[in-house]
Amino acid sequence: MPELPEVETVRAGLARRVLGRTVAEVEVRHPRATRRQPGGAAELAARLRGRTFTAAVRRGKYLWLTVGEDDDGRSQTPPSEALLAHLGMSGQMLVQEPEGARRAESETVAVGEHLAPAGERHLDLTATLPPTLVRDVPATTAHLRVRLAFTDGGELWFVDQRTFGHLMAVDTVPTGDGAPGGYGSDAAVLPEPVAHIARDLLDPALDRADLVRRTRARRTEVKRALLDQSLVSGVGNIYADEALWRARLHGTRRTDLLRPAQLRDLFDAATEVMTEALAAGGTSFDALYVDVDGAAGYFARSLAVYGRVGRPCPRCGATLRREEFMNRSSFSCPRCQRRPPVRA
DNA sequence: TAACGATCCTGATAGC
DNA sequence: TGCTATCAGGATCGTT
Repeated sequence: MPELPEVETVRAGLARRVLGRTVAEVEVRHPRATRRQPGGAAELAARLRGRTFTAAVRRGKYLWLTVGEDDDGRSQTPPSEALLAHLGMSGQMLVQEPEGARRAESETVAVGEHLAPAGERHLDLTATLPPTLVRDVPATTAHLRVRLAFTDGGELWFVDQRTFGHLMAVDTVPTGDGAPGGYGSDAAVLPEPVAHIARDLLDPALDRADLVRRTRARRTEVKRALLDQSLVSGVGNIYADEALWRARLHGTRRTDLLRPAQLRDLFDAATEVMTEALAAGGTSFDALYVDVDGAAGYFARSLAVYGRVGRPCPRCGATLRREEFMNRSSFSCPRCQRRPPVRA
C-alpha cells in the first residue's frame, strides 16, 4: 500500500523521467480514475493537452506534477495548475519510453523502480524485488486506467488494480504560510483539493510542537489521529502500526490523555520508520502479494509487527496479535503495547 | 463542530 | 470444478 515512502519514491522517479515533457494526448480508460475531476475525463484531457510538466511535488500521500508552461511555452511562476494524483491502495505510475529512446533497455518501467541513488544507473527491478512482486510489474494494460502520451513518443501510465486512486487536473492555491506546498518544489502553492491535507512528518516546514498540541486537543484514539491526514499526513495503516510499536503505545490510547513527551516519541518513531523505509526505496508497491505469497523476507527487513500475527515480538518475544480497528487490521505486541482500561 | 462508521472497489484465497 | 464469502484499506460523506 503506497504510504509516504512509497509515494516519495514515485515522486522522485517522476522528477527524473517526465519533467520537461509535453503532453500530446490523454486517454482515460476507466471512469473511476477521474471520478473527482470536475468535468470528467474530457476536462482532464483538455487541461493537460499541450502542457509541459515542470516539477514533481509531494505532500503526504498526494503527489502532483505542475504544468508551469502554457501552450505558448511561457513559464508561469508560481505554477497555477497541476496534475494531482493519489495512488490509493494499488496505484502505480509507469513510464513507457519510445522505441530506442533514452533507455535502450527500456520497456514499461515502474516510476518507483529507482532504488539506485540519483545519478546511478537504474536498478533492474527484477533483481531487487522478490519474484512475487516482479510478477506485478506489468507489461500489460490489464489495469491501465489513464494513459498520457508525450510529444516525444513516450507515455505515462496510471495503473490501478483496485481503483481507489485517482487523477485530476486542478488549479493551485497559495499555502498561506509562505512555505513550499510540498517536497520537490519551492513554490508556495498546492493543488486546491490538497489544501486541507496537513504537512507530513518529513516536511521541514512542519511545526512539530504545534502538531503535539493539536493532537492532544483531539479527544480520540491515537491510531485514528495518526491516520487523520488533516492532522498529519503520510501515515497509513502499515507505518501507524510500526510507529505505535516503536513508541510502545496501543492504538486505542486516548490522545488527550497522553503526555506531550509520549506524542513526541510517537511522531519521532513514525518519522524514523518512514525515513528507513524511504532509504530502502519504499516497503513495497503492493503489500497485498506479500501476505498472499509469504514473501516475508522482503518486509521483515523493516517491519516489526505489521502482518506478523503469531510471530514473536522482535523486542520482547511475546506473540504478536491482530485486532480489528476502524474496520482495519491492527498488529501489536500484547506485552509492549498494553491496552488501556475501558472507560465507562 | 468533532467524532465516527459506512462505503467505494478488485482480485486472491479459503471453504464448501 | 465452480460458487460464495472474506479480506485488504485511503479518503470521503453521512450520521450522531
